[in-house]
Amino acid sequence: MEEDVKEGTSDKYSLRGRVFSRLREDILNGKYDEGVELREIAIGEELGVSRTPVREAFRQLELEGLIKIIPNKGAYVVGISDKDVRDIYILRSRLEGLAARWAVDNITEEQMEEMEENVYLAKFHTEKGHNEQIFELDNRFHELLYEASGSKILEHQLKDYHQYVLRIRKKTLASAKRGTQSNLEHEAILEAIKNKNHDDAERLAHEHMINAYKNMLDNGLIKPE
Amino acid sequence: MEEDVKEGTSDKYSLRGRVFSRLREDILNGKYDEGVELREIAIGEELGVSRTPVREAFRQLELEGLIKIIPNKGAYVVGISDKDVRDIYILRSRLEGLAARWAVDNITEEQMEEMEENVYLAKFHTEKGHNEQIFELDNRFHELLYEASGSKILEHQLKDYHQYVLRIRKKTLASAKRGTQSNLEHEAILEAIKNKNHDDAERLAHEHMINAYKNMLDNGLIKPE
DNA sequence: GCCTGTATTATTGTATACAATTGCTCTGAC
DNA sequence: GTCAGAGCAATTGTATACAATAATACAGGC
Repeated sequence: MEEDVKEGTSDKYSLRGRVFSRLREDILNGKYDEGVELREIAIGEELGVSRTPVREAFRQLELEGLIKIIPNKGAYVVGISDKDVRDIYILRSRLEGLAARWAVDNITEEQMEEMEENVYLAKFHTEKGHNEQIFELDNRFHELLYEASGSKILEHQLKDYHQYVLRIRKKTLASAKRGTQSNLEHEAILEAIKNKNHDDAERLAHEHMINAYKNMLDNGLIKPE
Repeated sequence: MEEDVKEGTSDKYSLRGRVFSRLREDILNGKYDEGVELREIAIGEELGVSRTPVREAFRQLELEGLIKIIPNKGAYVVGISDKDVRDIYILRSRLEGLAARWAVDNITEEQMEEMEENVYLAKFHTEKGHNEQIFELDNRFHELLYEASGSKILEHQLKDYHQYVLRIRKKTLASAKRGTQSNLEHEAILEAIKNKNHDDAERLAHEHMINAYKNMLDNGLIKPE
């Protein structure tokens, strides 16, 4: 998997950036269970760095909500509950709809071209069952949508949520059926944006999230409310 | 004004927490203009601490989007543009609507009582023209709404935005007319929640944000698109 | 005059040393 | 046996020392 998905907030060439990316990935991938205490020295030794960059990475992870730091005590991994996932998908359904609506007016030529290429390529990899590529293309499609919205605030927010549910999304797309369906939905969103149809774009992006959420429910990846 | 509005992410009794809160407040209050370079040593000397807590605070501020750190170069203040404010109000209009809808089912007895007291008290202070109290009560009303939504994710998000536009909100409420109107809108939202009317609650909270936004436009606090 | 390369300086990045706090264990009184 | 308190060990909080990087100024060649 790629290492540094959220560029701009962590330079991957500094020790701190590497610690941050690594811990983030490890937490999202479930290496550390909920409630586990992360010790600065232990993490530092594992990654071959001193406490300083580890501490700085901790502060960032806390603000992302991935760990909770209790002063003078320690840093503890915060899990993502099924309720959190549900909430995020509801929020995403509304905000991605807004992003698609705004993208109609703000998408650039380059973004449109990359989005078309993305959908085209995804069709190929879905047929071949290349899960890793499907995952990456899905990631990129959504990031493109966020960037195309023309709103730094909305983009930042949606990228956050997108990363947050990374673990569960990976499982979801592994199902071939959802992969195909998801790609068709991407294509429909792209068409609506191309046709300058604000309402369709918003509605389709909204439904796309709801469908992704329902798929998780159907496959038992999360429990219903 | 209160100092540490965002509890849970910064303990105000550590040096780092104090640096974080202080810089956050200074940036939001406009002490540092957009693009200003913040030097670790200078900030440290100003607050009487070493570089270590300053650096940690910087990392957090970057993640909040208040400063931008360029590796090996420096930390630069990121301003809040009129467009950012506009975007946030659009997002808030949608998310506060959602919060109000969810609050119908999740608000506790205590929260409901505090909300009623809040609206009642605000009426008094509005008549008297007590701007500081009006501001605090408005703050609290919205935080209560977020907490009552029963979603940590949504609550966290809305509190962030709420803080982010702190500076401009203070100016807005200072106008007596808006203060009165705002309080009437709070009362209407409260009634809808009490009557278990999901649609009304969402619609009214949505409109409340749109009205606040329009008021800022009318008073020339931000430029239109 | 202008370009280029080098030396200098200022600033950030990292490691380490020291201080403060917490939690635990052991002891002893009852 | 249980509880309270002292002392110890482990961990975090902060300061400082050192390393690496980037910007600047300046000298020399053309």
